[in-house]
Amino acid sequence: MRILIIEDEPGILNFLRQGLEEESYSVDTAANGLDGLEMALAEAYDVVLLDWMLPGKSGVEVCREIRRAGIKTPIIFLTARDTVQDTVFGLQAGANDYIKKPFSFEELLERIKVQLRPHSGEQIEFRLGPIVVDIQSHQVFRDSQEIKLTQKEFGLLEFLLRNKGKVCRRTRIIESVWDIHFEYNTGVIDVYINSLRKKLGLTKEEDYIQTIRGVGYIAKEI
Amino acid sequence: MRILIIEDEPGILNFLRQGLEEESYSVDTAANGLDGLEMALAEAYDVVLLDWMLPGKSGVEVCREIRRAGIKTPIIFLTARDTVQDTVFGLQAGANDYIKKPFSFEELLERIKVQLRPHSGEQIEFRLGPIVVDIQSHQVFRDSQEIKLTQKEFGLLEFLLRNKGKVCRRTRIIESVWDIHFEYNTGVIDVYINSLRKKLGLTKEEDYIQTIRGVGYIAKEI
DNA sequence: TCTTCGATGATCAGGATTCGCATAGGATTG
DNA sequence: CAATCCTATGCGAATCCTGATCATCGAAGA
Repeated sequence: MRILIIEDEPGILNFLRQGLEEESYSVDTAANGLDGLEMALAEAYDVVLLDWMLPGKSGVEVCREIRRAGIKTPIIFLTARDTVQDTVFGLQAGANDYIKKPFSFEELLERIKVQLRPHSGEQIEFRLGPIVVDIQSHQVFRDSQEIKLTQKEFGLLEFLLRNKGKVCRRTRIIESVWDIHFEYNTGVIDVYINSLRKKLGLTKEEDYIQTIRGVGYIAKEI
Repeated sequence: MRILIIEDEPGILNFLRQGLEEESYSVDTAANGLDGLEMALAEAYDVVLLDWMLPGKSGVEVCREIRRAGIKTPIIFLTARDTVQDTVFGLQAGANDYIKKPFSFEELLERIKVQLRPHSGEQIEFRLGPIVVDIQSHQVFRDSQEIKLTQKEFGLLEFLLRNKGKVCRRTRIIESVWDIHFEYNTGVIDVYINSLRKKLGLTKEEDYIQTIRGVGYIAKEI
């Protein structure tokens, strides 16, 4: 499980990082709103911990923009403020929960777990034509027949489905699925797209994964 | 600025309409979800205010369908409910903000302004008559029918639209789209303009892309 | 005002180029 | 050692550009 912490005070940041890493979460951090926003947009996190007061771009702004980008990762605000007004404001900006400082680490852990719990609203199953993808159990079915995918194949398919109906640029794919953030000049994506199409049994007539020449790929209903 | 209000209670509806018209917004209204949806799909609004509870088609459904049609107009939910669950649910359906009743008119105005703020999230959608261009996802629609463009065709169209209403000189086009910074002596632009007009289905009467003889081209509403 | 003519843009066809597909095989990981 | 991941390569097709020809516009002169 990957957690992004956006917090400017180094003390709190390190405290959180250590504690969460001990709980075997994978932690990334950002010390200001702009960096944090970029990371949240570029990577797929499971939870974002977001400080209310940040230099540059405020926490609420960051939150709002993450939501505007269509990213549904649970966001928990960390804040010293403690008024009803602010709570409402934060939640309206798209946050899922709200913890006031000082908080106990136990409480934070608990709230993170609540967000990670596959609650009703969260979509954990994607469909694409006859194909059903269960993110949580990491299984893929076609006509109730299971299809075994490798890690990377699954990651690629998941990314395409999370952006279903939108064109996924190669750079975005390589960033999100392969975690490569510099110039890439490889044909890996093609290889895996090919392998996906083969395993999923997609044909020319059933091209649920279409290629956009010069740009990338798109998963969509026909 | 045009605002669409979808709300079934006449009291609230009139209250909103009056207030917003006093602020010199142009207001259209719908009293149920189905009418509202149709209007949202037919016209280009800058903001949609959407009641959560509607007779016939619920607010969430309307929201979802507006997004499904590829329309990115900001949507603000008006609702009596006030739980975290609902907030998340509404935002997942594609809404941009969420106000709980009773709300102060001041607050609503403020939130509308936030949504109208142009630089937030960068403008990624252009319209030209019946044509909608989504820069981010690299897609072009005419009457919600997708039109497949090649890399260069898309680049040219994007450039024209970023300068919509302004004449684009050939040298500027060749610089921006083809990255050629010296003297050009080719007819590529003409070829691609031709191909664009053909693919977009533009006729003599519907010349959203006009030729300025001796200078260049211009994309504009007729 | 009309005609003519040169220049500019439109259209088309074809060859050059780029890009993605498929496959094989080597590298890596566990 | 086996599954997975990545690189390399040749092939075929989509795309891009060029150049030639046809249509159109607009200005100059009758």
